Amino acid sequence: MGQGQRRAGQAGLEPVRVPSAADEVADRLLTAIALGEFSVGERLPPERELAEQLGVSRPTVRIAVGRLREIGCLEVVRGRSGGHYVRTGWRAESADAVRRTLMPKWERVHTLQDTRCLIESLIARTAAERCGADEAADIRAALAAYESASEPAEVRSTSAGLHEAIARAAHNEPLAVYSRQLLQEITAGFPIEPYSGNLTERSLAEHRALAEAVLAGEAERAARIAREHFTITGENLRAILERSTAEPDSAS
Amino acid sequence: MGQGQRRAGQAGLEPVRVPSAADEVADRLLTAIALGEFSVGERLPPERELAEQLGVSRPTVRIAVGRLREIGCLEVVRGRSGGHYVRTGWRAESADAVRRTLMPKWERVHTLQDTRCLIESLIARTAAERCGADEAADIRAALAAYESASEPAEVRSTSAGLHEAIARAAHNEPLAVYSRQLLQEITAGFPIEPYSGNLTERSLAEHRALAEAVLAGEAERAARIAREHFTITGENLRAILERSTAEPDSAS
DNA sequence: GATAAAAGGTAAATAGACAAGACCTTAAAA
DNA sequence: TTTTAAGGTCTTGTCTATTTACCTTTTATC
Repeated sequence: MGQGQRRAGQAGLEPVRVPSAADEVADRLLTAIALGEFSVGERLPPERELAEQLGVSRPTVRIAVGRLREIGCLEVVRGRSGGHYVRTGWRAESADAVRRTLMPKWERVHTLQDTRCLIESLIARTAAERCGADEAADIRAALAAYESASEPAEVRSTSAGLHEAIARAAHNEPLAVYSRQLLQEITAGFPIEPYSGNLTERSLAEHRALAEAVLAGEAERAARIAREHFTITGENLRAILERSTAEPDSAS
Repeated sequence: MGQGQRRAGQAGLEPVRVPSAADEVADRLLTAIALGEFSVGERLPPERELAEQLGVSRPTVRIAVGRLREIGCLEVVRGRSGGHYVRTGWRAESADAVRRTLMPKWERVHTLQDTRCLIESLIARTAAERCGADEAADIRAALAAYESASEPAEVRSTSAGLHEAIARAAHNEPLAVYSRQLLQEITAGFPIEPYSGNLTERSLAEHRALAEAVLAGEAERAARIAREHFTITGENLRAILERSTAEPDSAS
């Protein structure tokens, strides 16, 4: 290939894609679940509340939750004190859905993992350079919460909390938003545990090292640690997905 | 502030915003103009062609170009060999539109400038680390094109081309996409020349230094140069916008 | 046990956005 | 003068989302 290379028509004008309201709502919910704002077994707000909070109508919310239910990450209970619950173990039952959902995106997931490494590294570096007293307190608190977490769901939630605290310390909201988007698109909101087995303690050490580097203002070190950490996280996630798509029935 | 701080309702669920097809088309066109794919004085493809290329209907295209015309960045000519032309000097005449369009986004433009510095720095660093032979050839060609450019529009276009070549060398498409989005949202597609007056030669030197650092594989240096370069570009853009919004009538 | 309340489930009517297509107007090229 | 290529306007149909109402299920609670 030589130079320039403007493909896609005469002037980079590819077809537009307009997301529907239901798409947007489904993405939001998946992101919230991925970030641990709704833990496993927890109940989502009632449809009517969700509709009001999200500024959409209830049928739209229903389309979105219906989609999540098809994927298998929500369970519905009727009657008083019913609602939509985040399912606990769902991988085995919905391997088909996973394959249908993720297979077309396989290449993209790879690329996005790389992007996430780069972005999180940048966030860590910038946070180390800009972290103030308030943010430092936030990071320490988030680290303490993470280290005292025991259940898998809690680990996931507090881990996300720590990364968000670091992102806040970078003092740049769009970067934090982009980071969240990447997490959501990579995991597609599936409540897969990136930290399983013997990786747990390694993750713990890395989280602490990352937080300390940021707090100490050591930008280079923070960037390097973040890069390694998210590389490993990404490879682990890929392995899990590979397993779940390769052997749908023999899995756990 | 203490810790955690999840605002916006009980669980980070803010109202969704669904962009319309016309919004999307207007953004695309603004981006294309901002990137110099349509130079000043050039004619856009006919509405019917745009509609086909973008996969939308003609009325939708008309809403989009109508908006750009209101802003003042397009001029319409009727009859045979008519069409929509990118306007050359428009700032003075449309200061009102600029103010209406940009004032609400003032804070956000600030933030996005910062984001752009960080992202472009990351792109330069990564490009320096990953640049292969093909990409190096692309960068050299783009640099040569930039250095031989004379007209302002050509400078702008080739500058964008150089930055895109560097982004390609980073081997991460989402980052390049994000970079383009930032450029588009910051400038809102206005054909403002970021490189005006005595900044031109400085920009030229910086572009060359950046390209050389990337080609030499010096990641740190490339990152530093990119950061400074985009900081200056951003400040210059801000100054121009401030002028154009502060003194709508006395401006040139 | 009866009842009220709180949740999901369903459905019809309305509004708005978009697409498709026909047709008119303008002005330059032939 | 005629043709032609462009923008300008209008109508109609379709799809999506909102609104609103009502039904069904279950569980607290009296």
